[in-house]
Amino acid sequence: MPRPRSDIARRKVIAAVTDIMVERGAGGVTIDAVAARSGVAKTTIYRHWPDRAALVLDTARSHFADFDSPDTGSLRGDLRTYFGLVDDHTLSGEAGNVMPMVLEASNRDPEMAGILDAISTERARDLEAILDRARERGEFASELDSDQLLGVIVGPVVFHKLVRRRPLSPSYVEACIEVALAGIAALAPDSPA
Amino acid sequence: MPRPRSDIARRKVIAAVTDIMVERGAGGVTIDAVAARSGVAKTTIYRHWPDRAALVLDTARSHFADFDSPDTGSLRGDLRTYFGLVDDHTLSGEAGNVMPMVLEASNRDPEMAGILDAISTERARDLEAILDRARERGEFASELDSDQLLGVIVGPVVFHKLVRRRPLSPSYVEACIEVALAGIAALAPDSPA
DNA sequence: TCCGATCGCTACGGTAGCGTAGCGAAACGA
DNA sequence: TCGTTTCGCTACGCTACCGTAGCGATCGGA
Repeated sequence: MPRPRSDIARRKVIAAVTDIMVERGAGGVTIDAVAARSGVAKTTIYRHWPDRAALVLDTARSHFADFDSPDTGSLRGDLRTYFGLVDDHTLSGEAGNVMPMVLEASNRDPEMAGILDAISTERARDLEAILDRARERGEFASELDSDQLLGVIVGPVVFHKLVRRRPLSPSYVEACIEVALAGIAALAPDSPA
Repeated sequence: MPRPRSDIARRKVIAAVTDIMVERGAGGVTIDAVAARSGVAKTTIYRHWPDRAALVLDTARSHFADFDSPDTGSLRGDLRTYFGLVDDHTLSGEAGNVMPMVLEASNRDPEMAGILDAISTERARDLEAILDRARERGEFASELDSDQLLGVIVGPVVFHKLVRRRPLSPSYVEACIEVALAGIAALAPDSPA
């Protein structure tokens, strides 16, 4: 076997791209800047990625790790944990800094839109798993479709962080959970009219 | 008085910048491209705006017109109208296409963040006016603060359009309104425990 | 009508970024 | 240890874009 391509270089480059993305936006990611910042030679970068676009996509992808859907035994407990995980893996830190860029680029880059869809789908799946378990326990019922449930439950939280750009305080998340659950319950078919 | 600066040129340039923003993103807005597309000479563009950044800011600002806060006589009617207006003036059409770019740029450009804050504040003020009138009619009560109310009511709608990038169907908006109002009512101090 | 400022056009120098070539040195697998 | 591959470095040609200068033509106000 020949000498493998250095994984250290790969990591250093992706870290540099992330930093530059945050500081200067997606448009500010130039190969020269990445090379200077990462300490990896420009030529080496081109040996790892065919061009700038691929590098940016790869970097974006790298920040949105999946997580295990929480299972604490109660719907509220699961949702609290879920929002903590979503915050960590999507809305805050590096992922949170990269997210608006992904959103913006998705409007014109199908590949970026694919990444966004993958994240969306994955997070939606996790929420559905939580709701399904709650349903089985008799803790939850609704005839809203999954798009509506997703919007009503995670919408307020994502909006607050991504659009209003305010930190997610526990009390804010708590209020969102309570309003959503109470609202859904009030609209459920067998609820008190 | 000397000859005034051509307003026609100004409009043509801003229209071109908008198109390019949508097609290629904020980074794709180059003065040469704007000149070619608008039919306005590059030199003339520089006579109107000091540099590229000012042009982009001015264009972004131009797309978010305020609107009159609706007053239909009922809370639900006001909210339905409100969401229609928000969609038209913020989430759809040209404003909707520019919005993700404003969001992304706001993370590092204070001036762009200022524009975003202005929109946010204005939209929040309109919602508060609606809620205040409903309160006076005895149609609405809540002890949630205005950030929480804003998030819970408009969060799901904005999330659906901006993050999930799905069209706002009347039935979706309707569901969001009902869940939010029911949830808020259920949490109100004098509601049935 | 006339004056002055604006307009469009062409051309320019300067900068920044792209992506590649060619080299010696270092590193890894066998 | 040996051989192969990758690495870092320098240099290169090319393109795109910036922002300005200088020109004649046009338009609008007084």
